[in-house]
Amino acid sequence: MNEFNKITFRKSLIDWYLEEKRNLPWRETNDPYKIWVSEIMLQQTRVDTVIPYYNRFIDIFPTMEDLANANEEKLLKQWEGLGYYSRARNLQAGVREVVETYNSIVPTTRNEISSLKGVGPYTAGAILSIAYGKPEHAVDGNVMRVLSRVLLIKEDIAKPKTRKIFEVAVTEIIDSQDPSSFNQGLMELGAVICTPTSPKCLLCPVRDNCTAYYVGEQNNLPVKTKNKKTKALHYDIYVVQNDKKQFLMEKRAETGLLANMYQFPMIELATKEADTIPLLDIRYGIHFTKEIDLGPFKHVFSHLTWEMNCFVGHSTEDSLLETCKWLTIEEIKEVPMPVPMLKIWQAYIERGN
DNA sequence: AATACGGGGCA
DNA sequence: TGCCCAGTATT
Repeated sequence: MNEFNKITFRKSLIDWYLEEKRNLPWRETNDPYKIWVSEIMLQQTRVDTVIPYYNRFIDIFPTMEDLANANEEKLLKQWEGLGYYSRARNLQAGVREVVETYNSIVPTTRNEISSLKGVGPYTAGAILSIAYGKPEHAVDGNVMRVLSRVLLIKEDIAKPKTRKIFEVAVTEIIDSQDPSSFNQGLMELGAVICTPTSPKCLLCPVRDNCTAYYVGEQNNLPVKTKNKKTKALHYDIYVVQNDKKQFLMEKRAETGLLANMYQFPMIELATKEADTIPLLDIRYGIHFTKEIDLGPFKHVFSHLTWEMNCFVGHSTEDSLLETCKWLTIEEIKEVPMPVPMLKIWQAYIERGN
């Protein structure tokens, strides 16, 4: 009978981690601020995607004071393309709180650090264990996958309350001597060995402690219910130029999807056949003359899809909307835009005037 | 408990 | 296509 042994599990996991861990930029520091930045960026985002963003971010905002004093547009520009932009705003709010009320020292208790904007149960445990060496659980998707197999936990990991089961489990088995390597070892194992599909069990350092492997259930775990389909929204998008070689751009609302990011004027299609050019007049105060059809664009978000038709043309009138600006090509490079708008802008630039 | 919130990579 | 990713805030 195979029986889980936390003593040998810890040793196998940590020895493997210390030997095989990838060299990642945030593993070269103990600065709680830099660990914090990395953990926020890594939320729902792959390591390879984060690396260049992290390096650039630390280069531009090397200290909490630098980030606290940054203006939001510059901050969002650094986050451009990374997604979940409220992470950036919440990070700055949290950092400002630490600068102002914690004397620029990242708190060392779960209660205090969890009160910071954008710091949930996972991030709190990650910072406490990695930066401060505290034996705190840090349960993310990797940890739930790995432990669901190792401990044969069949609870649905899509359900919120299931995370608590894994937090209790980690609290029970965590290595109090090196909680940083233990937590990061679990995540590293999930990332490179104990993968969602085709786990590499023959290379796994904790195979002897894996109950799922012992009973041949590793490919059936974790149990996770599926989420529902995304719905599609249709838009007409307009790249509008005036006679001063400026382009009309609009700042999105300060809450909701892509908050405070910049976009070209866009009008949702209620019915597919409708011509939205007259609406440009009403909603944006411009008289648009269509010249080029840039074609269809499609962009898939996690919960919805944008299907867009994009047109280029001129307007002779100035927009009066508070949320709109006429920007030159050089100025457009400075404002934060979501990827669908970047794709449209790139297509326009590559097409040439 | 469910939903909103980006974007990219991979089978 | 659909799933997954070092999740959190809001309702």
